Amino acid sequence: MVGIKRLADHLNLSIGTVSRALNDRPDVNEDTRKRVLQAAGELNYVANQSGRSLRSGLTGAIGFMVQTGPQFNVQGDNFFTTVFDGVQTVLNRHHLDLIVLLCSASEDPDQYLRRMVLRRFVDGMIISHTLREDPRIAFLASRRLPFVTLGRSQTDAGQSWLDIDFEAIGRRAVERFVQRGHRNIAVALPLDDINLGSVLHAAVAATMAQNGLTLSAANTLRSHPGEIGGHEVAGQLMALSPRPTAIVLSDDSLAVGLYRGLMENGILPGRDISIIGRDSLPVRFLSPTLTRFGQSLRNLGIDLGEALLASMPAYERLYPLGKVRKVLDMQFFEGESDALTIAN
Amino acid sequence: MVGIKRLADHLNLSIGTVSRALNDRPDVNEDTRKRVLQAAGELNYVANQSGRSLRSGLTGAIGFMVQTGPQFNVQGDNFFTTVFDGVQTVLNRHHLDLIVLLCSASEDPDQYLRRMVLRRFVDGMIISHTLREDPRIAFLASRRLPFVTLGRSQTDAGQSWLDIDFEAIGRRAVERFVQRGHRNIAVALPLDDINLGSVLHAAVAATMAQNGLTLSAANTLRSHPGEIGGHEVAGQLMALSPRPTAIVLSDDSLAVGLYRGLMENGILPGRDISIIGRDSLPVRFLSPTLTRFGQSLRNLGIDLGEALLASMPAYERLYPLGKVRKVLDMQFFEGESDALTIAN
DNA sequence: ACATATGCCGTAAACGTTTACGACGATGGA
DNA sequence: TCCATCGTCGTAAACGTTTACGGCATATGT
Repeated sequence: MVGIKRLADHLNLSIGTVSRALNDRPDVNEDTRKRVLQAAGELNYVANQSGRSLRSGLTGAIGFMVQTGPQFNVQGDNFFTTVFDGVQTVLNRHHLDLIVLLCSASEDPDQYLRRMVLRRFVDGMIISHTLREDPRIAFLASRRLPFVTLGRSQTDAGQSWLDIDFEAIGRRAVERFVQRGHRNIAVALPLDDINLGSVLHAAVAATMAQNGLTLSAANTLRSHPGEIGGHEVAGQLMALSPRPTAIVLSDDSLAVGLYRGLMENGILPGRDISIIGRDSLPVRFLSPTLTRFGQSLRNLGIDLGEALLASMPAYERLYPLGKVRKVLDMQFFEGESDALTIAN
Repeated sequence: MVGIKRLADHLNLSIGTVSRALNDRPDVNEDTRKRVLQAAGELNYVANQSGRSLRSGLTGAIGFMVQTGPQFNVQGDNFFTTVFDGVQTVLNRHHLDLIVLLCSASEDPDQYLRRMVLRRFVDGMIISHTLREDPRIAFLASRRLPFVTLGRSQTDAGQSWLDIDFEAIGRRAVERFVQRGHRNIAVALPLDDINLGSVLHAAVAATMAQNGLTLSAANTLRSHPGEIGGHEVAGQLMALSPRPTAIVLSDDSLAVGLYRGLMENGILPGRDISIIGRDSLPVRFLSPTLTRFGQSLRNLGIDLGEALLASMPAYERLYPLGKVRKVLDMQFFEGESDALTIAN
């Protein structure tokens, strides 16, 4: 194993000089720096992270916490992998690496985060699946670990957040439904207390109210995520009487199961019911095509990365963004699933 | 920040004793051990990982390398998240944590792996997307880092591997097709040199040969993964004349796009063409339902975790499995997509 | 010529653990 | 009583870095 000592011996230099050369410190001759870098390359020297972390207190890694397990394979991989990719392009500019921290469904997310943070695995964190009241936020703030949340929260510790514009989704979807004559509108929400659920719910209810309609409790559907959840939603819709003529989905991953469930009952999306979803990429080719709102997930990742760097002392000069609190611009993709028009 | 020193002062003990107490070493009084554990709990002491790693050479983390980026959001998240969950349940038994290492599409996987390993982030690795000739295998072996691959490879360094039984999938799918009268059979494979592609290809070709058929180059389709890839496959199928009457897919994520592409051309799966896929969970509710092979992804994760532990010196006694080389049992799920029967 | 500044480098301490080793008192056997 | 053993604990070195500090030339200013 080649450490800095071996490298220094090989160069007839002290380890101090070698370290300075490798870390782009000022007081080292430009020629020796070149020599050092070349030798490091030849000998395949890579600084031991433990030694470096111990001394500097930094690990060079940023954690992105997500939850695994059956009830969480939410948005499909594609959602997260694309976001990750965006985060990484930002972090790589500064020799930081993104590592994904998986909290299994059987473990308490708060405990898990605690462990990871106290262990000093990462210099900063991005957390997702943000709850309306989320203890993780207070904890991270108390530890003064730089962090950003994907999804806002009512727990406010002055953190930066990025969020999908569920307010706009709810409002615009309902406006579109109303314009086409719908009066019996439903919304499909997640089961747990994730913040996006309440935002979407509030937006749908408010926009309906502005149009003289009320969102009933019966039309506020809750389900697991994913295909199975979509199938549940179909069942709930069929049980309603009168059946809603339009529904907005908190997530596209519901669509496949919803389609199937409806079709099993002879209900064709776009003909017998209008559906508007939210893009998470995997259902672009459904038939009939899904009308949906979407956003650039890669840009979301980039924004997350930059917001995080902005909150890290070492980088805040480079990213003078201050506190980032931003909802992403939504794009609208018109498909066939909301073609149904209600005559008055 | 409370370190072992503060903890020791608080207990009027030396740091040596405290460390031994925390690590279940023999020579420490049982009463003092209790005192130490309790105080550690009260003061929220968690050992600094850098210090511990520096001394012991171990990090307590296992890496699972996956590739991100548009061309890799392969099997849908659900594939990996479920596997991860299985791995984690095994690792957690021994206070090991799984961290996911994301190689972005813009970075060379070999370089990335190199960096992560030399940095000493992890005590062991699981790598996926195994190529037919994979330099990562030789590298990991040369560094003597315990590792397991998901997917076998022709590069053999004596490593353990787990794999999905693509041989069985190819064979059984073709046998089923042949039994139903199909003679013009196609296969959809990934673009790159991933090992599963060649295994599936070989199995399909061999089984066809056994039945007096030949798999032509034209019927060996290659596409990107995911929905978009499925749409590509549909286009390729439509361009063939005579059009194949049956196709086996290397991955289910192709199905949605394939369905759409075929339907756009008036071809209905199950009526005009037979399709057999491979389960990666996200398309259970497609319509018509997809006939497919599947396996327990969670068990796959558990097997991976145990195989890895078996190759780590510290755990090989507990998991005396030796070299694991195992293909998983496949289950068959009959759907509607392969209902087409060809009269002779 | 002298003092001061500058460029470059080596020295050594420090980061928080783990662990080999030795010290100490108590216990037991002779 | 003396020696050996055992149980328990403290001491200190080591892991591989980074960095404050000081040292030594050489360059610069008077």
